[in-house]
Amino acid sequence: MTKPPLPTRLSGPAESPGFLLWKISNAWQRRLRVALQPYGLTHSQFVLLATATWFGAEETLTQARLSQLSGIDPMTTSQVLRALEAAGLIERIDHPQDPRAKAITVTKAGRDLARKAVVAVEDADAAFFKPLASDTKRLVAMFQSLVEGNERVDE
Amino acid sequence: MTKPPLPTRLSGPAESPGFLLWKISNAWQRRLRVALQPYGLTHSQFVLLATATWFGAEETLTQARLSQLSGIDPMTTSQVLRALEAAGLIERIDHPQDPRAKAITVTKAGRDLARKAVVAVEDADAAFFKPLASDTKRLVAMFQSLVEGNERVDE
DNA sequence: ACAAGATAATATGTGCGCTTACTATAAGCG
DNA sequence: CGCTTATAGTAAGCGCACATATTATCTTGT
Repeated sequence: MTKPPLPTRLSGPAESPGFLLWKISNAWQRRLRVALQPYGLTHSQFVLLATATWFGAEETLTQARLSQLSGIDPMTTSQVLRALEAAGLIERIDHPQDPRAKAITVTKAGRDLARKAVVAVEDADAAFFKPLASDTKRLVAMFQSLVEGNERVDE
Repeated sequence: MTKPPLPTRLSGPAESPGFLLWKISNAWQRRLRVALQPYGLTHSQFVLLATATWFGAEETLTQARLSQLSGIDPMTTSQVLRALEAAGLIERIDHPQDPRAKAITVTKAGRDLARKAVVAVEDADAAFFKPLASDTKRLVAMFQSLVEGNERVDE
């Protein structure tokens, strides 16, 4: 190593937390995709359906609110919710107070599917993080401080 | 809470490691995008350019090998490398031994750009993981065990 | 009451991860 | 030698994250 080809601080990508984060996130997405496949849901569809099911019990949801709750981009939220509507899992009716907005309600089929899918997702999640065993709590704490330390300006 | 709308084990998504992983990965991608913008590179372009620069000093690289080294999907690798070629950062010449393959070499412009970009990426990385301070080492160790515990069958 | 700014939803377009399918060629084996 | 299998690269297409821009409507300040 007389003259390294790149002025990097690390001896390779395997030690870069960002590179590892990217790989792990991809692996997790792959696993989730497989876990959700039997239910005909994509990850985003599941997140929005589950969020709508969970919070729909408490408040009248709009797409903007769902986007905020789920962390999914408003454009993607719009698109995915239309897919969920086409699948008969939710309904998008004109909002009674605000004609700009759509009121989102989960159908019975949507609720039933969400109940089944959430079990599969939590199983997949548990399997994915199993290598960490009891350290998972520590990881969650680290993740939470990363989320806080890297908030977007808005929201 | 007489009857929760979903049979979930957690009190909300904020405690799910998978959900947090997804959010953090998105936030990291956003930051990398901004960091690389001045260099006209996307994340995948940077990874492939840096990998090619790094390992190109040691061996004759093919697209398949680069895909393997970088962890980027072969299809995406093909596509991104053509973009890098169009930008004059790499060259894709027919492989001397194997006519199916392309031999990838980094141009001087590519090497120079990689050297500058890698600094920006490492700065962005450091800033992103700064909230963890010295715990970053611990996180890297956790990430490594997750990568090992969730390998794909192939590779 | 009215103008100015914020907000809800959507159109359009880019890039990427991934899948499936295809061509061409290499490598192994009887 | 010829057959099978594996491999390198590509085409086409889906879904999502994101950026930018548009339309319609709400909200706020004066």
